[in-house]
Amino acid sequence: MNNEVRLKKIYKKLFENYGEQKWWPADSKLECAIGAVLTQNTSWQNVEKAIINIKSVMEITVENLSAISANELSLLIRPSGFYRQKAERIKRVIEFINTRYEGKIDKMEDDNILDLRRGLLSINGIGPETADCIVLYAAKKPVFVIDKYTYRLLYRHGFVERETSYQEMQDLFTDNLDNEQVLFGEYHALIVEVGKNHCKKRAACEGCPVNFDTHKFSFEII
DNA sequence: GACCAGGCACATC
DNA sequence: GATGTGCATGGT
Repeated sequence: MNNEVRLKKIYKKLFENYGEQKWWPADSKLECAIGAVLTQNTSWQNVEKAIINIKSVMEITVENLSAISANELSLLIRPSGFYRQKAERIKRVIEFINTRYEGKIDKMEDDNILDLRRGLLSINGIGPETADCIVLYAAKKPVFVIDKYTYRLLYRHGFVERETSYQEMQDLFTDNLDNEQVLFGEYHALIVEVGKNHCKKRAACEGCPVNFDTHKFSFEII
């Protein structure tokens, strides 16, 4: 079975098991972008606490986040961890929206997909995964997001070697699937869902410590 | 108390 | 280019 058939089969199976995810879990595009930074190497549970804290003192708008100092912001997002550098990173994203899109995040959608991605990657603290989350879920453009769960899925099922690159994994999806924003968004969301779901059960997973070499998902694919 | 979580940048060799 | 380290809170 070739990669195209296998990847499509995996999607079908995930969708049947978990249903439509309708990501990203946020009330607005800006909240999505902020969440993308906050979730860097952090559980979503902790990100939610940070977002609730921000919302408790202000509405999440470009204006409000421009006005607040990095130091004040850092105190609000403490539960997400790495809070000092994440506050700086969020401020840089806001600055990017201000200078490039006149403070209007909706204008990101008018930008060329590659230019937008390059622009985001030029921001200190925004790497490929964070940039792609923003491009896909905030700007609604078709790029495939690669994260740790995706890597595990691909590695465990023999699509890639242990040493691989973001680009290689991204190409695997984009070369074999229709170039559709909704599909890419759902697929990535489903991979995260099954990954998180399995991790909750890890204590009960005999001989399967959470480890890149042995981590398995809780259901059989193909 | 150890290990993990939806990364990224930077120092050093 | 590869390898190691700092960033930090909260759940299991």
